[in-house]
Amino acid sequence: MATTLEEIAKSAGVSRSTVSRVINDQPNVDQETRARVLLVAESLNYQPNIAARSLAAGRTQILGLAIPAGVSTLFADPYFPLLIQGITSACNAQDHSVMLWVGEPEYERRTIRRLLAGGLVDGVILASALVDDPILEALLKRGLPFVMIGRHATSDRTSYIDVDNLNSAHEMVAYLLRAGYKRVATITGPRNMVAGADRLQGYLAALRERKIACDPSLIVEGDFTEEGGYRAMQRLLSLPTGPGDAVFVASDGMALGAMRALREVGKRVPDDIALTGFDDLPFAAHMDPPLTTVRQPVYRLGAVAAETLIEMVSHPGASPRRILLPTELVIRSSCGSLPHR
Amino acid sequence: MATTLEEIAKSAGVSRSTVSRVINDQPNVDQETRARVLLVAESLNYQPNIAARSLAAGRTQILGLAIPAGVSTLFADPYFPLLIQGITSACNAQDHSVMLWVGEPEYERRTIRRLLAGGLVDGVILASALVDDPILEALLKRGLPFVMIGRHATSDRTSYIDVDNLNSAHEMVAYLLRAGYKRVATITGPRNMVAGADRLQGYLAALRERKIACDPSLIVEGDFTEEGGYRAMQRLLSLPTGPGDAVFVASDGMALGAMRALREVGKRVPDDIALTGFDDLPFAAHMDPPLTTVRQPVYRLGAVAAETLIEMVSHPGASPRRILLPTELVIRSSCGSLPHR
DNA sequence: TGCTATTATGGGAGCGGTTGCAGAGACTTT
DNA sequence: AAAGTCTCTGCAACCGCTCCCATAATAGCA
Repeated sequence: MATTLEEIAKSAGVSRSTVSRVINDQPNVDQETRARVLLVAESLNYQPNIAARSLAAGRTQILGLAIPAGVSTLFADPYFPLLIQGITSACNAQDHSVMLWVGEPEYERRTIRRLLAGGLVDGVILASALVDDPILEALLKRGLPFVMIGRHATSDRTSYIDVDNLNSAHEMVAYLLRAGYKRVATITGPRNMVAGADRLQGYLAALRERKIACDPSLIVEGDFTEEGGYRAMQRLLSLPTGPGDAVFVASDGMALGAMRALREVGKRVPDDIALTGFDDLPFAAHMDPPLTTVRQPVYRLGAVAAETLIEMVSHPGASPRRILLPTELVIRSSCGSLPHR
Repeated sequence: MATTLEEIAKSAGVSRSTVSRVINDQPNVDQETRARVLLVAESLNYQPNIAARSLAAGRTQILGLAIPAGVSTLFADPYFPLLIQGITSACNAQDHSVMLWVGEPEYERRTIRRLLAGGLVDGVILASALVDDPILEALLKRGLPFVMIGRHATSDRTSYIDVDNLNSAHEMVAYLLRAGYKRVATITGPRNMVAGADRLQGYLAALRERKIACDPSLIVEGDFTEEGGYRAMQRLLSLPTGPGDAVFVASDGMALGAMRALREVGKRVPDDIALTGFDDLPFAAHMDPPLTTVRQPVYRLGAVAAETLIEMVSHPGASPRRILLPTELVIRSSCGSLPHR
């Protein structure tokens, strides 16, 4: 079943080298010869042996997708499935394959070594790596091309693809202000996470733009969990000056918790207070009321990451790529369906 | 960086063959020699080149994971993420890697070819393949070992891992009957899906066990969607004899729809009618009231599939494996927290 | 003690590709 | 017409590993 170059060569009456040139679309092959070889290859259902090619050429057409340990809990939302679809789709389109590696603490070191040293992959896509992830260091040292999903603030040698958290948050808050809300609070993500910090910056930028003084008590730090959102909203509610008339919550998960806190004290959304989220998880549309939020192009994030990485592999030594993808405001009724004022 | 066998051989003062034996844990190597080689290998941070090994030995230690097109919508629940985790975890433990292939219509044929002919993978895990999936045929013809996730009714040459749908349904319904419910209806999955048919069989078996005559009007076919569950429950409600006092719904998604239908007509769960689901999706615990359901060992499903496949690869020619994993009844308040009668 | 197992090791031929190099024609150039 | 280019092709040397086979050393046995 497994046809080899040699067989095709014999069958087409040429040398192995020539067949190889044809298969790899290299120049200096006679048109007629090329056609003949292609015909034979097709009829014999030829498929290059990846191991052999990899050994000889040093590249495998395989990208590694590393999802480090600990984020597995995030699997509860369809982020990773969508990301994976985007990645595999882009890889398929360019004749590449995807090697999956879901990190586990105990095997981490071992797997990293296998991944890097084995020469199995041409490059690595790092999905939500932690800032101090040891794999990052290893990748850099090894000189293996890689892109991160999620902006990485500390290293200037890394390439990344991310959504434009700052501008997205900016737009969302600007929308609230345009709609007439006066005192807009925010429940942030962890400050030490880039996404959390960027979204806060966007919030601040929107206030600045309208020359609104920032009231620090209206900024409460959350942790991207439902429970964290719940507690943060309680803190806002306990403010002597009140929670304001709108809250920009930096994730849908936290918005869920915030909504619960509001319901408990009998506040209605959006009549008493408006609420907006970030992520557009599936449940956002089914909340009561449906949540205004920011939709991330997760599928595209994956696709662009793969395309970028393939690009990087074929042009080694180029400077790091940094790509920010735009998001989409999804206006639902949690912030009032009409301008407020 | 990339150490080779040869280098280790030189460094340890032995031949390449001997080093290879040591690395692969083969017999006929002197204890002392073995120790010395291992030491050198360790200190040189040796990692075998997978491509070379694969080329020479004909196996790659890579398993393919195929998730055919169309099921991507199912990505909305954490089934696949969990499955993937189980698979990768088992593979890691046995020094295997996972090649991911998420099917897309247009690339399907091409990818199948690459997958099968490239010699890239030792075997394939087929996640929820359709009964007539062309890849199934291709795998059989090629003689490549594979296991399916989900029982396959038609072919006797295929290996599969599945949850024991029949017995799980049986247990669930038996539980309802023991709790004192008299007229237990069921909303089934599509009859032409194995899981749907098996769960119905389990329902029937439980009735038979208690010598309860089966009332065909209490069996309504759904389609595993929320909307399908909603409509099925409406049909039950419109029955002249009433919907019975409990409903075994064959999936949590449909149970969600059924609950909606009940709420619309003002029926209370479990006081007016009890409801049970199947799958234990995350939202089941947060429904109002929390849903009694059947928890599937999805992670284990993946792990066992990988382990079985690795087993099969190393013992070619053995007969197909069929494994059914037990489930767990998760009793919540949707069927009454105490026996009913 | 001689002769056959057994164990430990090295040699070398692949596995199926890629690629540098050389050579054969055909085609320009002066 | 001789020399220089260019295009097309084949040869052969790898890539790093596995595994069969030969050989040497040691052990087992009559």
